[in-house]
Amino acid sequence: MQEFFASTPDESASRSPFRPIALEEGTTTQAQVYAEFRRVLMSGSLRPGEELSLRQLAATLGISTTPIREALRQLETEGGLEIHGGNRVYRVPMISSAELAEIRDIRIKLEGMAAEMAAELIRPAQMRLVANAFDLMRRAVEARDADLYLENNWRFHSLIYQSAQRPTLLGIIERLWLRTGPLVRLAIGKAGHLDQSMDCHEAALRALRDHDADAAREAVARDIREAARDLDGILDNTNTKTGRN
Amino acid sequence: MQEFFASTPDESASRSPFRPIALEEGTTTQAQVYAEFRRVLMSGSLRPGEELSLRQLAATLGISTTPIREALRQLETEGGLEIHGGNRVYRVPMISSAELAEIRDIRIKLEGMAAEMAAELIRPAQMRLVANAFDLMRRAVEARDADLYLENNWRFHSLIYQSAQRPTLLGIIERLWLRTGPLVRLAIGKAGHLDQSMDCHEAALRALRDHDADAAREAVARDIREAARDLDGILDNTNTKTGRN
DNA sequence: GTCCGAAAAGTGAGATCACACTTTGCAAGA
DNA sequence: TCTTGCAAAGTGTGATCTCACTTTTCGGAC
Repeated sequence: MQEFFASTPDESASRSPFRPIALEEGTTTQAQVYAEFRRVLMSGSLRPGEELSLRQLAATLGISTTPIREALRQLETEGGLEIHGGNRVYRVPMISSAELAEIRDIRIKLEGMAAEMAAELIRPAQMRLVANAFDLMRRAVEARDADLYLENNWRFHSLIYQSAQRPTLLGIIERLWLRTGPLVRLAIGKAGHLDQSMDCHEAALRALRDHDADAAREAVARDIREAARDLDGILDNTNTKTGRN
Repeated sequence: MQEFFASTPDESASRSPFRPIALEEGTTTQAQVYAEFRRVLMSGSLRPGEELSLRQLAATLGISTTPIREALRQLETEGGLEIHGGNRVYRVPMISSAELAEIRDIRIKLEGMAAEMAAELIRPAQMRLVANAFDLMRRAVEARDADLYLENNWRFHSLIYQSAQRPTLLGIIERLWLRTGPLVRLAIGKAGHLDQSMDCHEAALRALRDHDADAAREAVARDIREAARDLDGILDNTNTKTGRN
């Protein structure tokens, strides 16, 4: 199972660096491009090291480079992309072990805080959406569908944090996922990672149902801690592979 | 004293919306504009409600609108600016009472964390810089120099958080100051605010000297808590004055 | 004196182009 | 066959222009 998840995204992603956006007519283009890239980064559809070219994207999306440039610069500001090398091309950044540890600590603090509040505030309608995302994740694991898993992994967490009703807090958490998201695709290749993670998700789901703030915080914290540990072992290999200069 | 601080910035700021940037030759323009606006926002040199025009700034700085637009959009992403009204003009956002409370809680958590680490890690050379910023703040209070105070208030906190050696954490804190910075100028008009705040600063300075992590966290937390309380009383007035639509 | 409406001025957004720079690729020479 | 060097292609950046839209202004009608 792990081998499946580990191999497929690498191949498909390197071939099509970016799945075309369905541009709705009438609305602003720049905001759409930004929102779409943000979503794609957070859910882990782009691999670390992947490069993005303004002209290439402009041709794909059928718009000029201007709005794309602005969108990518915004994401660069948030750490979701970086400008790389003497050629100064945009790419998805790799992460250092130190930075991973730092983000882990912040995430435990902030996502833990959000989970606590969510446990107290969540209402049945939202609870059903969370449960639905959980079911889809479990189905994705069974069907060995990496894309489906990643999409609903982000959706699961996002729905929980939304319930805390703290937009600024949610914004910061999203910004951290922007940095961490691309790594999840690497993590799910690690043996046992998915089982561990789904354990945490199930515990979080139960805690939310029981409105148990402490349990919710702990479940989220454990998920983050274990994922960081799994990633730490992978980082050395990929850092040399996609090596920064 | 408070009256002085409260009145002058309002008048001067409305006349010259943005003090010209000294553009260094040879380096990238967009990055400079972004960095300068970021600094100006964090230190509180721009007032909430103040409007910024691309063409006007372009004329002032002697460059085209393109890099300015990108810089302002970046700041909009971070919440430091907003697009306002049907005319869609950039301006410094006002803050709601709910958002202020939210940011207060996050700041206490994150800046408290950074202060703890700083207390353990800070070295004599950095300690001298912090003490220097503190002295300048005290001198600014005596001389009733709002600009000098604001500049060194941000510098004081920034130097402390830098000592924690957590770049990502520092980035998030800066982003919160981007949102909060413009309000400090309003807060220092409140009677007793400066004395309260300088008390906290002195306590923080002492805690850092003693490498007392708990005391450092508490000093910073108290500063944030009291500033938020002072601001809360002012918000209702200014919200109706600069009112959002 | 007041009010209405059209013209003028001002706003950001997106397309296009010239520029400086780096990387790539290929051909000529050793 | 290998190396060297130059041209071609590719990169992001900033300037300029047009467009759609909103706000302001000011003159004429009532």
